[in-house]
Amino acid sequence: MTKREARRRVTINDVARAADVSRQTVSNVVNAPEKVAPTTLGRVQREIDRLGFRPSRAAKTLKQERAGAWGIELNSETFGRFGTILDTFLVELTTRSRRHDAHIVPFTAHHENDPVPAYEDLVASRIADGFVLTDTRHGDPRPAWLRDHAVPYAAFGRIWDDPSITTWVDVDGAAGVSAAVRHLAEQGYERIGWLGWPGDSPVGEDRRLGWARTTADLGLANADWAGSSPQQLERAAPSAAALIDTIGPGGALVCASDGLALGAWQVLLQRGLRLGTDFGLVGFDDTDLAAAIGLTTLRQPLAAVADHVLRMLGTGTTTEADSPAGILLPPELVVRASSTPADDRTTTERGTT
Amino acid sequence: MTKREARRRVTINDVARAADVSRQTVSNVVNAPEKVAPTTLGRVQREIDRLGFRPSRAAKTLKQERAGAWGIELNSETFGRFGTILDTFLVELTTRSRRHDAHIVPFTAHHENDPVPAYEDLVASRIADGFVLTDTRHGDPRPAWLRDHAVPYAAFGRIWDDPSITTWVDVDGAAGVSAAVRHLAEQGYERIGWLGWPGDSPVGEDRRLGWARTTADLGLANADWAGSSPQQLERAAPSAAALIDTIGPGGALVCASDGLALGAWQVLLQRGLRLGTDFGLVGFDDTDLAAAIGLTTLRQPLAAVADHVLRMLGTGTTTEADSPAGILLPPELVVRASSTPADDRTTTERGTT
DNA sequence: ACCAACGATTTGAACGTTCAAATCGATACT
DNA sequence: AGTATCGATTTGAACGTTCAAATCGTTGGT
Repeated sequence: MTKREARRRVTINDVARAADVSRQTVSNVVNAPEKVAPTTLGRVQREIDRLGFRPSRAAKTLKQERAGAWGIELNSETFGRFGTILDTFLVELTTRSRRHDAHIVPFTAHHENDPVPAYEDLVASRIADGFVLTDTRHGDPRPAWLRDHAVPYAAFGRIWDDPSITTWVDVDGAAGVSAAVRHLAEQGYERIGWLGWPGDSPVGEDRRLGWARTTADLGLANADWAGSSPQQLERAAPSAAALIDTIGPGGALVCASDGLALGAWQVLLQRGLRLGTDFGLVGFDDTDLAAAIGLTTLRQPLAAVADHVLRMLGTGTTTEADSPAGILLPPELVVRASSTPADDRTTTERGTT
Repeated sequence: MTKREARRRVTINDVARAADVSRQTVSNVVNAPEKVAPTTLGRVQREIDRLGFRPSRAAKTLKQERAGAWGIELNSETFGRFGTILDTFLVELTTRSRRHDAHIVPFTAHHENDPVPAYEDLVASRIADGFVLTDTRHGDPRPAWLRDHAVPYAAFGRIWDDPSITTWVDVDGAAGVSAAVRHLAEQGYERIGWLGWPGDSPVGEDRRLGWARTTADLGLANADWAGSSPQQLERAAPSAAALIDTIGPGGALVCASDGLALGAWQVLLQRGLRLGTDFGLVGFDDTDLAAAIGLTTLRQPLAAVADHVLRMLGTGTTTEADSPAGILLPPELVVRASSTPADDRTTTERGTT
């Protein structure tokens, strides 16, 4: 380990001097190697490696007037909480940002009820070039503000208010739930119910429609098998109990989230019904909880979402509409014991689309 | 909303010209207001507000040779997973970093088995000035590398290998479990068991010691009441079942994590034992799951941890040992129904230290 | 009346890179 | 032979800030 006290950082000029070329040539070797003659390229590259030169991001940012970073707002309501997948999304985004020669800058809102100043701050001080939006919702002030200030962004989640905005990627909840219903029907469950969230959350409604349509297609629809409950377990259990009793053994329940499925799971345990064997259960999001209790669930393709988001940001597809709408990706059905009747039960996980 | 197409960013010179002072005075107004005469201060400040001037972080970074950012490695093994609190920690860290005029830069390892190059990368390109370490473990190569390269860092988690390093903050698991045991004893539970992780995880051992010591102090110790199990529920349930059957109704179980407690909870449901009333249960980490099932648990003081970590980084207390050891903070016991016998059961949460 | 000391402000230079334009030499075209 | 073209490389300038040193005007001491 070479230790030199307070050694100066290696700059582009050091390399230029060592390789006997100009700074610009070194810059080209790093950023546009095709412009450099092969002989020179090799020599300069060798010096870069030998000296351990790495361009200063700050200098590059200053000159180019681009930070090479995307901001993402962390909301303590939805981040780091059970049943949300934003944590995993952030990891995927972070991992993939490197290939785009960019960094991810997390931040939180300055004020409880107004997210915009935090966005403004990052743009004004040129710390982020644009943003990854999550938790898009009706009445969201952010897309309008970003558009008005010509700040690039891409959203994980549909921009519900403005169909003209196409820079979003989302997961097709309806398609996922539909796949779950078909899977349950194939496994022989006869009555397939739905446990969703109350209110008119667009995400919840999207997923519920997948259930409603597919059960109708299969000739299974029954309004009595649909219920809703808040995420809190003490309230989910009673709703789930009512549904489970109505549907009865041999039936199954698809839930809008793994958290709701946990409520149903509790009821099955209390009723002495064996998971999968006596009653089918499917959740949504593939949280660790699902793996823990052997719950069949729908896994969101977060890596793919992150890829698309970064591509949209990288190509600056903000104002231009290159596709007629955003991108909708299907989730993956992860089959576990909770949707496998005893006869052909298997302990190994398998995934299908 | 003033819209000017492709408007130039407002720089320090624009303000200087508008306020009829030099750039340096504007700089002083922003960074060292006490050096500026009150009259001038007001005038310049007014122009700053009027023009909407915000210093460019890149220019500042370039000149000062400090990025004003701390890196944090996101490890998909431990981040975004059930039972870990790193997600919440990141939110706290991000929120608090603003007061320190710094940003948090998340990143992931470049190679599966060697985290160092990713750290090297951020330092070499001057994107981060130092790091927040998490998941510190035996044989961790990072502290040594950082020390050798004089890179500042502070850890959330003890540096187990090297007692001479004091730039860490950790949560006192033993003290937390001890508080839980005392609480259970006060509530009248007579036999108090322990469900931990297998192997010699230092974190798990720390927590187990809290149980062992405190039960001994209270004259309750019994080796038969301690068991261990991996986090996976299908394996946790049998271990928990054996313990619960040994301890019997009227007893209680403290678990090394909320995940393990979930395994015990499942067993209680299957046995028809009422949570809290017939059998006490305490988890660790206060995940959303704990709130969902009414589980008493130990909440880590993540905001305080984040504060200390940032302070250590900010004051550059890396090499210097200003305190004889790192900082150990006690977790907070969050009492819920699972440790409250029926007679005085209350539905509202309360927290005690 | 001189000069030291001080507070407030300004000036010069530098941080490390990339853009745009200029230069240089060799090759190809008329 | 003259010149346009092209590829490879170099040069000048700029991005926006802060550090260190210089300047200016006042005040106070002798």
